Parts: sequence; C-alpha cells; structure tokens
Amino acid sequence: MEQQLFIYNTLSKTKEVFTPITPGFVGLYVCGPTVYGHAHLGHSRPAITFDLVFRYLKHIGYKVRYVRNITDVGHLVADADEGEDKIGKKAKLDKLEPMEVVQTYTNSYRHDMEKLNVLKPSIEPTATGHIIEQIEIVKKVLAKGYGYESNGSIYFDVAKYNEDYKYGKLSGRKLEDLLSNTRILDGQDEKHSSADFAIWKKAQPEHIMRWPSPWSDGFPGWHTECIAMSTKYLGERFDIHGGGMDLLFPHHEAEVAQSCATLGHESVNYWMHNNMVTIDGQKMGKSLGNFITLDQFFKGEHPLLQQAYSPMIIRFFMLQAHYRSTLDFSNEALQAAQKGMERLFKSIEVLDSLSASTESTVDIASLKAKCYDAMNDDFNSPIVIANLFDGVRIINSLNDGNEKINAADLVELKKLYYDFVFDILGLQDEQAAEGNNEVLSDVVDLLLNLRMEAKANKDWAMSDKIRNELTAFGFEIKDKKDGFDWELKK
RNA sequence: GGUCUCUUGGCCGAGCGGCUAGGCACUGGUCUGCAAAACCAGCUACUCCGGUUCGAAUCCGGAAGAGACCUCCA
Repeated sequence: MEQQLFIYNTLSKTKEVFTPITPGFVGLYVCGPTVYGHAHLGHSRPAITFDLVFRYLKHIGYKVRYVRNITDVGHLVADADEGEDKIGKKAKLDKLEPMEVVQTYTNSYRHDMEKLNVLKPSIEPTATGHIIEQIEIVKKVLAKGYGYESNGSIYFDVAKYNEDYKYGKLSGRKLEDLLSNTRILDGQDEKHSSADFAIWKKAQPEHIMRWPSPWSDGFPGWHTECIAMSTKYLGERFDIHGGGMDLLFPHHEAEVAQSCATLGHESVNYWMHNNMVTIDGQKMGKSLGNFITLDQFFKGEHPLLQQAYSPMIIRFFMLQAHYRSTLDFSNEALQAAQKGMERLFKSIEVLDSLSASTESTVDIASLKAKCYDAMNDDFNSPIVIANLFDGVRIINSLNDGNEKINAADLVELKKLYYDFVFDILGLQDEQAAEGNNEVLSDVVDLLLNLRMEAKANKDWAMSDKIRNELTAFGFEIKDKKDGFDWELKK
C-alpha cells in the first residue's frame, strides 16, 4: 500500500501519519482484562477495536507483534479494604484458590473472544508471571530517586518526578490541580502526597497472593505490570499502546511516568484509546453494576435483552461506530445491526454466483479506494461499512442484470469483499457456518419444485399452501423470474 | 469542586468550512397470480443564542443538557 495510515494519537490529540520504528514491523500493546469476572459488552470494545487495528496492519503488510496482557493480580478493591486485591477478595468469597479464579475467568474471556472472532494476540502475558520484572522496575525507580519506601510499601514520588519531567502530559492534567482536588482524604499516611501511587504494596498477614521482595512480602502496584510486560516483549521504545479511555488516567499516565523515570524517555510512540459502551447514556461498567455479560448477549438471558444477539451482531454493531465515539446499547440498535449484517452477507452469496460480461458499467476501483481511504483515516470502520453497503446495491443490480461487470472487475470485487468483510472487519457468516444439511436442502428443493408445477397449473391454493407451511417452519421463499430461491431463517 | 468530551432526521450512527454518508424503520413505484426478496424513488437533520465568513452541522464566544476522568474499572 502506497497510502499513508493516519492514527489519532492521544499524546498529541491529533491524527498523525503512522511511521513504525522499524520499517515493516509494528509493536502493539493493549491493556487486557482483569480476570475476576465474566467479560461484559464493554470489554469487547477494546478487544474488537484493536483486533481491527491488528488485522488491518497485517493486511497492509506489516509483521505485527501484538501483546495483550491478563491482569491477574494487583488491583485494589474499591471500598478501601487496605491491601486486599480484587482477585484475592473474589477468591475468598468463592472459597477458591486465587489462581483458580484467575483460570476460570481467563478461560471465559478467551472463549468469548474466540466467539467474537477476535484473533489471539501474539503474546498474552500475565502479571503474576512477571513479578520479577516488576520488582526490577521498582528497584530502578528507587535507584533513580523517584520512589520511596514507607512501611514496606514503595510509592512513586510524583512531585519529585514532576521536577524533571512533566507529569500529566498524556491525560492533560496538571499536578497542582490534582493535588488541590483530592476529594476524599486518604486515610493512609504512608504516601507523601495523594498523587503518589504504589508500585509495591506490602501484604497484610491474611493476604493470600504475595511474593517476596527486598522490601516486604507483598505484591506489585497497579500500574507497573503493563510497563514491565510491554518493554520486555516490545522493547524500550515501541509503536502503539492501546486501551480504554477510562485507563488514560491514572493508569497510562503512570506508565509514562515509570518509563521516563526508569529509562529516561517515553516508550510509546502512539497512544490509542477506545471510547466507552454506554447503557442509558451511562458507561457500562463493573462498578456501576449496569453491565450485561457477553455470554448473556449470546444467549439472550438478561432482563434488558429482547432476544439473543449472536457474537457477529455484537461485532458488527461495534464496527458500525468509530472506536473513539461512545456507543450506546439498545435493543433497537442491535436489531438494526443484525438486519444490516444479514443483508451484507446475502449479497456476498449473490456475489459468488455472479458471472462476468464483456464490459463493466460499475466502478470497482473507486469503491476499493474509498474503503482503503477510510481505514487509513484512523481506522474508520463505519465509513468502510457504508461503502460496502454501496457495493451491496451494485452487487444486487448486477444480479438483476441492470449493471454489467467484466471478468477482471468481478475478481476485484470478490477480493474486495473477502478482504474487507472477512479479513479486516473479521466478520463471519454465522448462518452458513450452521451447516446447510444437504438432505434437508434436497427436500426443500423437492417441495419447491412441486410448488413450481402447481404454479404452472395455476393451482394457487396448492402453491400457497406449500409456501406458507415452509414459511411457518422458518424458511423464506423468494420467487425469481424462472425459478426460486430460499433460505432458512433462524 | 477541578480537568476534559459530547449534543446530528422516528432510531442507530458518519462527517469536522461549500458538493448535505450508511444502516434500521417508514412511504410510493417496478417486478410478481398474490406475497416475500431485490431494485428505483421519497422522507433531508444537525440543542439554543450570538459572532467570524461570500458561505458553518463543521471555526470562535456564551447558555442549557448529557457523559468521562479525578478512586478499581475496557
């Protein structure tokens, strides 16, 4: 591809031309889930967003190393039971080993991702597998003078750091504002300042997940794992770091700080952030308890769901909005996505059956160019989809004989749809995958042939009887000029 | 309270100075024994008030409403 790819960089708040550090190669890191619960619709947003990025970068010829972590330790519980992390808390409640909790939800997450046709990352590291690396980072922070020990825990000294670097450059915050706007008093006197964050936390006696360190038996802080894993697998400088907007502050800001503090420079060239999925205009999230899990969507088992929504409907729904816009959940929107997607897939079936003419009356080249332009403009999948729908009209017109296409264009058109629909957008035809039983197919054909005979004899009663009964079983009958077509609706 | 973002037709969602995406729904037409499907056509919106401009949904200022972050969160 000759064209340039533009990516919106949160660091500069502008779209920038993408230039990889090493020509032909891309290092991509994305913050993965904390595995203490089943994945909900919100979790699928970054997964699908960066799956699109991963797929497109590969499509245009890059070799991509995609690292997406599993957070299986280190996040404190919200309601301030000091020193207890989420995984540990959940483990006690369920009377399970912490690693059993981790395994359960990791499996569940991977299962959901597979259903959504999200490609597996190149490396999927876990925080617990990188305790040593995190301890090394803590040591470096201390050695450089940007951290301090307090009662066995180590904190990052934001004020000290801010003297040498600018804290807040990613999220656009100022340290003074942060300090003057702390809402609740901290309760813990260990920190010198409320803006400081823990990079190593001493474990309380009852705390199960713990590791030895030079300072205490404990566990790594919240923001250290990503920088440990990203630099380990992608290097001290790498191309793209992605994640949800809600991680921008403090999580990503703290990553930038730790990079600068330990390496003397930033690690990430392009920061990408996907927006939130909302429900009734509010962020769908664990803390608000207003989430619907992916599995509930797939099965339709939730009071707010009017029906089941297959993984591909969810995926298509997400891709119909740009990743930097909020996306509001509703049954109506999901149902509209479903119908649109069905139309798209139907046209691909039609496309496969088209035959070429000697001339073309359709402009495939410009359609193709529009699709690539959209992707190159910060991965604008809704525009791609809009163009594909323009193509649907073209395909149907070709099928109806209102337009003509030559052999070369037909090959191009097919390639365009296969590339974009299956490869880049990562959609799959679920209807087809369900397996059209051949015998069933023959039987339906037999019945419809009988109906054709009835029609020829103007026996409308018999004709309608066959059609209506097939319809009742869930078949859709489409009459054509000289025959018929049918499909089994779900 | 602080920082930031958003407000588009019946619904969902692009666009980000002129040529007014797309999907769903709806209406009319073509085709058809009728219907469905498909195609063609229609429905033409940018929260409000000022300003800049030959020209603004798009830029600037203000108001109202909503949201995100400031605390674990994708």
